Amino acid sequence: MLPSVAADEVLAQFEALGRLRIVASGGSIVAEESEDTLVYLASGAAKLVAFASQDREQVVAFHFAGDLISVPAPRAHAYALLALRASEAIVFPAGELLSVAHEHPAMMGRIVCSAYTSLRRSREKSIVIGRKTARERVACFLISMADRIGLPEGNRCVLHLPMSRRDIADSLGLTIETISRQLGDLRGDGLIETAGRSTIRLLDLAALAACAGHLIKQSSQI
Amino acid sequence: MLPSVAADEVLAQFEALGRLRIVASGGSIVAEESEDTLVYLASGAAKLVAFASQDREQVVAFHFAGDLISVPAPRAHAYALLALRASEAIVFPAGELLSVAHEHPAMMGRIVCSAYTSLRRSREKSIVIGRKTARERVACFLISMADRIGLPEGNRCVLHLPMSRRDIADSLGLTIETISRQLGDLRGDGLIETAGRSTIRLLDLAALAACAGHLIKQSSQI
DNA sequence: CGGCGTCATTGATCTGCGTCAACGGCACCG
DNA sequence: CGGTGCCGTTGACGCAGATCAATGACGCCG
Repeated sequence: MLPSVAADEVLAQFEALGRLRIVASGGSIVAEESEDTLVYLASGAAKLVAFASQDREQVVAFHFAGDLISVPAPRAHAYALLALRASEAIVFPAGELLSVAHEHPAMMGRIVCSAYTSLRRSREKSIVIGRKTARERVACFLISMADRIGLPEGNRCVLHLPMSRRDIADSLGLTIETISRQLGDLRGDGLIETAGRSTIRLLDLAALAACAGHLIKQSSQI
Repeated sequence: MLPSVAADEVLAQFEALGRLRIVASGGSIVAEESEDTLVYLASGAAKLVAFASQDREQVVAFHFAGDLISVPAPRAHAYALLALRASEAIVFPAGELLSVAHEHPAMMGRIVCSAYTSLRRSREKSIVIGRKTARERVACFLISMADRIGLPEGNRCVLHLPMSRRDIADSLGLTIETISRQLGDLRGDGLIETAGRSTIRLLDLAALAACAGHLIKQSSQI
């Protein structure tokens, strides 16, 4: 939609506006802020979580290096951005960054682009958890991760997932047991291989997309 | 976050960029566009739907007069924006509107603001359909609608819903039967009254927010 | 105002996933 | 290199909500 490479350099110039935070794996990048916050994730990986009710935690989105992340102030639910691995982030008050960005078209373009990308992903997640079976959800998750952090390997793809089964479950509205069973089924059907806790090799992307209920194979552009 | 009244006037000036569409209830405002589209809904009400798999339709969002709506091009799923009642809309190709808006800060501000509002709502929906029981989902839906189209009536609130039970069900990831039963239960508990097919009176917003699992009563500010 | 079609409600039964429980294994640390 | 603890896997069972089915009523239009 808009070029982002040059704009990321522009964004780096704004470091003075925000706080640089270096966070260890499992640590909190943003939590309990009373105002909307924008976070530029320079390196690492993170999950945006919301506290739904009592002991239930919903993973709203996963984010990776280069992402510009909007963390809402508490309203109906409270949010936190947590590091999945050691990460570097620049944290901005949303209002300040937006008012400054008004003077810098490239910056504003980058912000709008990231907002629409997040919106599109959030909607896809709504579709997935609103109308799909456990198997479809897991397949959608794998394809989405392949699209974002997959290492191509011929017409296959290798994933090194930074998140635990619990994170996946909390993202898909399922339980860890169901995730485990579905991955087992997919392995039994020859669609994936697993190695260790975090490596998954996707053996047949087309078949996976089919059982995800996708119209077309997810494109790898932006 | 940003003033929107003046910006809506600015937006109206852009009519020449887009197509004005007057659509009857049940008609299609946008469907099968091959490019991302932005729609300014001048009057009426609409649902953004996605086709999940076979016969399953997911309502991604409800929109009302004054909303600026992003309709994505088909990717993993196909989207359509359908009128819930007679509506007037201005339909823009997203790329064109954004490039023009780069020259008009007020316009860009309005676009960013609407994008973040849609993102926040989409995330709330993910939380609701990912981690909540049927009763919580229905309570969340009622509170959300009260916030957007409710008519205050003392400390109560009256809703005239433009969408059918099927639309509500497809929005919450439930079935029409479950919606009906949950509304019946809420009526039995004295939290709501219903009159006709589309009128619901919320008798106790605080109790409803509690059973929605909300931290705080939803504020009515944009 | 009356007839008809669509939509909503209510009931009975079924099932996918959650819950509870026990086991297994990878990884980390001493 | 062996112990320990967390994380993941696997199995048994129960339940919330889906599905199937039938009735009821709202609202539209002649």
